[in-house]
Amino acid sequence: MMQYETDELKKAGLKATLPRIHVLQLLLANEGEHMSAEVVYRKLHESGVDVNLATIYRVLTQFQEAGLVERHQFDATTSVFELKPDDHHDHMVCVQCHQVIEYVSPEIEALQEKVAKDHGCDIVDHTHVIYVTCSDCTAKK
Amino acid sequence: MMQYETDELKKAGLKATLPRIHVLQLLLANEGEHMSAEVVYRKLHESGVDVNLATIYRVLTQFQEAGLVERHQFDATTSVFELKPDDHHDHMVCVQCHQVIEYVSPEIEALQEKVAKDHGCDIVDHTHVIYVTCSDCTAKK
DNA sequence: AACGAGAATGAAAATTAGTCGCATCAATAT
DNA sequence: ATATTGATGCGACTAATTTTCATTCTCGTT
Repeated sequence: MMQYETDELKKAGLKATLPRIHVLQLLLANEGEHMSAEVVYRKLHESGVDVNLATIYRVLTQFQEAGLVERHQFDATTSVFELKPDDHHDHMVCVQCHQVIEYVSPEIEALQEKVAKDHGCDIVDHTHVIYVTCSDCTAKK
Repeated sequence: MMQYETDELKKAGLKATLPRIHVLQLLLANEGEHMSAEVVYRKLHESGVDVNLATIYRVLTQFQEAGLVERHQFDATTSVFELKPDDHHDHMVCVQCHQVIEYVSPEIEALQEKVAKDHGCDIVDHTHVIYVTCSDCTAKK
């Protein structure tokens, strides 16, 4: 019952160790969420799995390097991780409730490409975060 | 000869203290650059001005709150600051030489607005950083 | 021009997020 | 089954930034 995780890890070129399996399981169980290392640590402990925090940091970084997860920085202090989605998307973050809304905009992507090309640059990566007041929070006011 | 800085500070609602004048002077002298608190600290010391690093952090934060400067985070570890430009722009950062290239794209801004509106969100702020290999670095290869 | 209240600074300690060294341990190839 | 190699746990450590608190300024008022 951890065969899927084991296979995924091996496919990604990583040894199927218990900590890695647990972290991957947690990420799968919370697909679509954006979790910090601390949160992963807490959630695992809540479900009785004792993995060292340093290991969580290492594992998440390895997952990122292996292309299993993406790392984002919505605020200055903390990185959050999400399982790598099939389709690329960017994020809106509500400054009030911290809800994360994913959006896709091929038009923006294309314009980005154009901007880079116009400057003779090759895009390696990008971060595009729109900080908003979401509809829920606007309603509450 | 620090009248301009003094006036700017007062206009921004800040007392014209020596540390603030010095930091503002440095930013003005290096307009267009993106400097970390450490770099501001080093540059001031190089020119014989001894301001405490904690003060630099405080001053830069106040400047940001007062709308005098913008704070950016191009990498996970450090914030950089630039004098608030009259025209909004976003940034490309070369992953090799760390050069920062500013760009303006009203089209992207407009699409952003549309994305937010489509989700019922009001934009508060945004960060859009394109990580690239710049033309210089491509040439060097 | 001196005064005093309140704000700003310097110095050092604290905090926060993340990393590292190293002894031990476990996953896989043989 | 075992050796090899890489992974984990633990605690110490780092880097960036913030805070605390005693001292020193700035600026409106006398």
